[in-house]
Amino acid sequence: MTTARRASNPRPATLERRREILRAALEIFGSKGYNNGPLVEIAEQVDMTHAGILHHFGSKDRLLVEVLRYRDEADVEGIEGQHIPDGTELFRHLVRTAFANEERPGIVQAYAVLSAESVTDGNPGREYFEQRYTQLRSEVAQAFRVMCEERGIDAPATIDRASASVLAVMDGLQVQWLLDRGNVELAETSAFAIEAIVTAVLDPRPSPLGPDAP
Amino acid sequence: MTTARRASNPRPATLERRREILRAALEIFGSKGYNNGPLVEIAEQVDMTHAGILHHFGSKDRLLVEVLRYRDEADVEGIEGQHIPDGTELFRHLVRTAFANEERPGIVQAYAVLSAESVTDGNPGREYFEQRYTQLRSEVAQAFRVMCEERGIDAPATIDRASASVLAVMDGLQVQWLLDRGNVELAETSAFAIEAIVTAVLDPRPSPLGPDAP
DNA sequence: ATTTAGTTACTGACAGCACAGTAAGTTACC
DNA sequence: GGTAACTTACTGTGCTGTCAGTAACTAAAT
Repeated sequence: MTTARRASNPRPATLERRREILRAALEIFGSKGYNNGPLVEIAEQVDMTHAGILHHFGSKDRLLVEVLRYRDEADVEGIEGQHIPDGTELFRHLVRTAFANEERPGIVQAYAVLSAESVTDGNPGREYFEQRYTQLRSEVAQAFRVMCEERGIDAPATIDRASASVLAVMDGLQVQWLLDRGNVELAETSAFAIEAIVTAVLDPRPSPLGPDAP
Repeated sequence: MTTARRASNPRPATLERRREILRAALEIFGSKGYNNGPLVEIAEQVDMTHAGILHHFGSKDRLLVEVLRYRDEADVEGIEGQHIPDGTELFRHLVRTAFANEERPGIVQAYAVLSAESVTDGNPGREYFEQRYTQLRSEVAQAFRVMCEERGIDAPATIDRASASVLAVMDGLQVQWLLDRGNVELAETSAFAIEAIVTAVLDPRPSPLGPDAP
């Protein structure tokens, strides 16, 4: 089949070269979207022809998937000691991430654009994002459970909803922030919302909107 | 110049025809994205050639802008009596919208995809979404102020952040829901998060995450 | 009421580019 | 000398936009 470069021995410099390509691809896909981001532009950013890129990654689809995976790895390496923070620490970590993100709009945009694009027909990134959100939700849920335990309260049924909500605010704020950086404070707003949601889980109060309203 | 059809008299049936096109365009753009959604597909859905569509809208860019505007109008007409709900009623309205959205994934997807796509370079929908969010944020902020007044409390500084947060959760949840409908409850989760945020505004409590953490 | 003139709503054909992918050849490593 | 890392050159397709033409409608003139 077309499966070239399987086991074989890539040259030492090659790995770094591929990483360059992945970085460039993330930048282009981030700023122009996947469908609208041509291989040629990625190529010229690493001083290559687009055929060279296809040599390394086989197809544009596969390139996207690898870009996504690569970012994940890079992020994980960023976390000291590799350990997933637990309980309170995870939420603090999320807030810190929001602060850090204000310094890297490129990456923020890449995730915002690519995650939304992934829900479209036949998008090669869909599976990645599906799994990513599932994983993240469960990590957040776990943090909630730990916090409940620490406080000696039973884990409420709202945990799953809260977990999805926490991720949702962060993502949604990113879009608003990208559209209007002058008027949206990404980090502070994320912190506010996360605190609101965590509070609602740990210490629920009656709805200010009256009885449930479907 | 190319500015034909200026003042003159469009045929009576034409308006309805254009609306058909706008509906079809929303569907295609929604399911495949703007860049990835070809005119031909929109055309065949209304039994026309793509040239016919360009006759009506001039360019694909302009079609997108009109699609967005059209949805807005359609939504506004949907609200009984045209009045913008105030105070508590606005939040109840948002929750109801979330419930309603569960029955129309197409529209939800269109907004999710197009709003994120709009932050990319040169996207013709950008201005629309910029204005839309600005407007929505100010409506939500106004509702907060009304609620504060009703309760005889001073409007806190958190209102702007809360407003952005409310919209952000709703949007972010939509993406997660579109990716994994089996595991994300769009409406209930929106309700939960909105209540959490409203509560945090009206009746703030110390952060469960400890002192502010930048 | 019918012609006339003009406009609108298209179709069909095509220009023309942009893009992903392929195949064959070239260089340089190991 | 074999294979990895390319380039050049090319193919084929997909897509937006243009253009000329046509049929149907509308308005005014006769």
